[in-house]
Amino acid sequence: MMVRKSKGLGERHQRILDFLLEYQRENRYPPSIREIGNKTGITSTSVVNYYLDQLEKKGMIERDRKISRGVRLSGLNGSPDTLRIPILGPIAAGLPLPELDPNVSYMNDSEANAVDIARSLLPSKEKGDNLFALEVKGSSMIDAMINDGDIVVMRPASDARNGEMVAVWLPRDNEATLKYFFKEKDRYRLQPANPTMKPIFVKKSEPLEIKGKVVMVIRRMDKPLAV
Amino acid sequence: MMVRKSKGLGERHQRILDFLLEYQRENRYPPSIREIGNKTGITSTSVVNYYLDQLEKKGMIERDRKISRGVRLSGLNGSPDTLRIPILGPIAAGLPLPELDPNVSYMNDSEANAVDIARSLLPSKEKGDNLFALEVKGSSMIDAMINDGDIVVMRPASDARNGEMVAVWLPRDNEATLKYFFKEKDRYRLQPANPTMKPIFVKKSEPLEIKGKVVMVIRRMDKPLAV
DNA sequence: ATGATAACCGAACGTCTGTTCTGTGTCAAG
DNA sequence: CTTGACACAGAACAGACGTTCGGTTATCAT
Repeated sequence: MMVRKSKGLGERHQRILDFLLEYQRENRYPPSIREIGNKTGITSTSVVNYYLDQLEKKGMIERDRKISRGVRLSGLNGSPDTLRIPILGPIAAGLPLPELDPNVSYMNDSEANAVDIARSLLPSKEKGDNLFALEVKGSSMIDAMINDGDIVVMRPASDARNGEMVAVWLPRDNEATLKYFFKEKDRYRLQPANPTMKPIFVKKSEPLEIKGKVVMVIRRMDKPLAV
Repeated sequence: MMVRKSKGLGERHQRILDFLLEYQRENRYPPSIREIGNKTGITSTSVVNYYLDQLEKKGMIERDRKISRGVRLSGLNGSPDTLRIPILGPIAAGLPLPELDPNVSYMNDSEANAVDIARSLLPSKEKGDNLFALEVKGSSMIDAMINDGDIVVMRPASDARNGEMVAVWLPRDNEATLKYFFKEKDRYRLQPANPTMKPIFVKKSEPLEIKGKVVMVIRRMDKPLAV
């Protein structure tokens, strides 16, 4: 069913691992020892236990003793942790950025529009709480190499360090934009991601509202380009 | 712990749902009825059962009767299906594209470099099997609005329909590139995603190898820009 | 008052489930 | 041949677990 180089794992070890994955996928809870035995052709529960102990020693699975169905594939073999990140609204040059209420957790709000992101997909240092997403409307962000329809995952922030990409609202131009942020002597430099394009400068005396730091950009190639 | 608009759900319904999610995340298997009771302040197993029945009727959870820990959050509330997509190698203008062997399933190959993608994140029509990913090296793909470090998820293909973004190998220029593909009368037009840039034309008599269709592009804003 | 209904509790029952123990056959080392 | 490690089977046990049932309380329309 599936090619795998056996690393000191016997036929029955493999069968058990495969079954664990398959069963968990189908039922969303782990199988009992007897169920493992039935499906892998092992007639005795003690032998299943015997193999599970070995797999645990090899670090392939984790077990919670005394707990029914307390078996799980360990680490990378298990299904990875996912995050539901709400899409709070559109982002476009002319539109003000959606307000976010930091007191409310939007997680589990299945009514809202949202994207699921595997935690492993986030930048390594990102904890993952409080993230939100915006959907880019129009092509005003092409200088950030971000296109119409892209989804921008962000972390709320009102300040930024040099070199971070931020979503800013420029009251001066009445415009929202995504730029790399640099603090210079008496001005801010907002640098487009596209190196062929010129930065915007904002005096420190002028207003500039940082709304969040960009964590990820996701582009789905849904429909073909119509040109 | 978490603000939510109760939709005909009482305090205890909520507590149970929250606990289900939390417990499943921590243990990767569902709690028993008694565990639910303990953590939600319900002293009788029958009352937990009572609430679980209601939640099932409302479609919030699914139950497998008679099976220990046979409770799971249903649909969107559960942890979404994820796909492990192998990163087969780099993609850069000068480099040939990595060869892919369609006979081997790379899934579950935890040794290989890979990204986890929630199935819901894929374009809707995408089945999700056979996908692979490439990591963009260098800035030669900026005309496709794809930057150094971006991850391109692709489906193997040797042909494409008009308007689809493809990875092509141009033997003429000894170059790999990502472009929107258009078949015209006697030539192929390879259109950059950036509308300000000009297309490449390839005569139909000239060789052109389509390696795959681009399904997604993922950009992690890992480290700040150093300029 | 009355009855219906929903929310809740405690106990008991039977089965599911992990564990443990005894025993068997195999195979290679001594 | 003996020994010991290993893979395996079956049975039995204790506790975990889902289910069911009798009973209590509070609310509310009749």
